Amino acid sequence: MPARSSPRRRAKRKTYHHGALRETLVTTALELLDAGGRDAVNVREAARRAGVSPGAPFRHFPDREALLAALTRAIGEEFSAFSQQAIDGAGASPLDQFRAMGLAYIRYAIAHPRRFSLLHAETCSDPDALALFTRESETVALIARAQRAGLLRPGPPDAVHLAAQALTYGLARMIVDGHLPREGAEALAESVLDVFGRGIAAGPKRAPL
Amino acid sequence: MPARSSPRRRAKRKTYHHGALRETLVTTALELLDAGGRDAVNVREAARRAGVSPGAPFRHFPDREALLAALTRAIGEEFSAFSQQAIDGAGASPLDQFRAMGLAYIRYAIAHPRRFSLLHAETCSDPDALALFTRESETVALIARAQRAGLLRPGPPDAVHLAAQALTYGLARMIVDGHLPREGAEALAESVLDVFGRGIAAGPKRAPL
DNA sequence: ACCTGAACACCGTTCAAGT
DNA sequence: ACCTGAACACCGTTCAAGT
Repeated sequence: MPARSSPRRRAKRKTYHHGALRETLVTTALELLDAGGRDAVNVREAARRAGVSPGAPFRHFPDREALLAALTRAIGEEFSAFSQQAIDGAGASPLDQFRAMGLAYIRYAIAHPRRFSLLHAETCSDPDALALFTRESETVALIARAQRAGLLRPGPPDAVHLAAQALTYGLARMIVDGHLPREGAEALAESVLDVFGRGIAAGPKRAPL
Repeated sequence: MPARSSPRRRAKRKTYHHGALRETLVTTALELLDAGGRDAVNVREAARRAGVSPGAPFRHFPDREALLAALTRAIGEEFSAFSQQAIDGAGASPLDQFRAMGLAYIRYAIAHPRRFSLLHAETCSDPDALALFTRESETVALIARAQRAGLLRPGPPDAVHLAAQALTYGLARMIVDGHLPREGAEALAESVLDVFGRGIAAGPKRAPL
């Protein structure tokens, strides 16, 4: 980004062309989302912050829904990169990778609750964003590998996947929705993931809960 | 409700007093919610359907948020009665009751996805509605009884409760948010609950997943 | 090709005035 | 005590006109 003279925002432009309005609107929408949730993502305000007239955004998005969809997609990509990083840093054991993915899910929800919310609320209308988010094929592959390695009990990988994802999703949602005390939520989540892990893990003896 | 002459809605009233406006507004808000989700719950439209002027609702609710909170509370009570019924009909075994509660959760989410959504999104701002919804004390008691009866492995009941609730909540949410195919969702949910149940159940041998 | 700015319909909310 | 109806500020969206 090139350096500019002091007042970054609302500086009167000399041209009628913004240059990267679409991008800027998505960035601004993200600010509004983080500050006030989905309801606060407001086309007029986004235009104002971009230093542009109220009608301008509609040249790039047919309506507010479309702006929200673009925002959702950006967030989906961000999350995807974040969780990929967690998996890469988790070592070779599929069980560890599995756990790392669940934790990444929950950490993201704690760090960016409104993004997490939007991602899921809006996801029906943007299947691509959903695919980025659930990472279904990766997870099922992880489970199958863990089973072959004798780390998990045998059984249909997609059922295990669904159970694991529901558990993780539920935990994350509970944190986002305020059902869980905010502090210590991550530690709590870890222990719940472990309860589940011990439940599906193979092994000669059952540890107590 | 007393019988009335034919045109139920928008009939011109002869008095300036509605009589039960508050109640009517909540009922109407529920219709709007079911038809179009949270965004469609609209004070002016509710007033219109109640046959009342745009300002009238504000004599009963300080603002739109308050109307939504009242709606949330009504839904919380409805759900509470629904799940109580499921538990009562489940027989004496705590494990069966436990399972019945989870299923009730999911059935409600399938039958009334927008109510379910609102209940959880709005729940932070109305702790009483939340208490009606999570039924925490009942569930923890159920788990403790199941452990005493030798049906569940020993362990802290509140951790098991949290895991179970997260799983159930996650499943319900996935259905509501459209992550799961709508048809067959209930059967799918049942099998996931069973996977979890076998994971935490006590028993001499482990069944395969 | 991209943006302006006035316009329209609609919403949340307020408030003096009615009954 | 409860409701009316006009008013205000604000939003999504459109569109002829500007550059």
